[in-house]
Amino acid sequence: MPVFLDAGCPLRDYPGASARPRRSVIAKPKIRWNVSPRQAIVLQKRWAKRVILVDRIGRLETVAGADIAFDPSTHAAFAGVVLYRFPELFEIERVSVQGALRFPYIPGLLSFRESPLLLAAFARLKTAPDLILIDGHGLAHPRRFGIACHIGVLLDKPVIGCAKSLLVGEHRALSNKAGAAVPLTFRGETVGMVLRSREGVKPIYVTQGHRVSLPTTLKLAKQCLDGLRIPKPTREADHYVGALRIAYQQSQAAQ
DNA sequence: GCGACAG
DNA sequence: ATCTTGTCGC
Repeated sequence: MPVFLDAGCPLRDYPGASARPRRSVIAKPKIRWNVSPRQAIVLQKRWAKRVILVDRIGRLETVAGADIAFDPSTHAAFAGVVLYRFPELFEIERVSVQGALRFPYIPGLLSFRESPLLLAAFARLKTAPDLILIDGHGLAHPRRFGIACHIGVLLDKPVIGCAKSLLVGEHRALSNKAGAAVPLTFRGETVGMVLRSREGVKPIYVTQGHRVSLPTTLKLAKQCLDGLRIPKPTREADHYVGALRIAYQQSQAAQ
């Protein structure tokens, strides 16, 4: 019978993981995701200690953006990953997977809803990303373990969270000029940066996920911008899964 | 108890 | 996340 570890357990800790043949570059962690919200909170507190907040990046030649689209009418969800050459941001490949979201959306527990499908998509990549951008928060989280931290710990990869709105924390006003940034603080600690990614737009929130320092988080997030509000990797991943959702919707309506 | 609350 | 058109501005 299969052996499951707690959600949040890194693949390398799975019994026999090293002896197991790896089918993909980014093997999908064997995780039991069907936990209760209360259990999920306990797991977040436990696994938050695994997060590495200093730069452990190594070679940085590829960056991936990941996102999910959900269709309320059909229950279908699509996870997509778009991989780019870094820093040129030329696309290398894109992969996706369709599936169901089996955990409700609860602020603070987003990763328990979206991670399973996201990891399934990552497992389809032919080339391993050196850096990952996730649509959501990392350290700027009630228990300092947002989805960017969770994905980072599970895949043991450098991850940055790029969120479009605030979950926790406060910050000073920031200039309307592109590139302006101020610290995001929560309970007296800096948990990210608020970045005006483009002049005059709502800022985005860039936070440490895993194996990246705060200064590097800001620097790399900026390097993934190409003139629009949302960094190219996550923006394209969002468009990608959005198009898949529409196509699926139409294929269903035709039957 | 009240309000806040990623996607 | 998704529901939704036009419209103001660079």
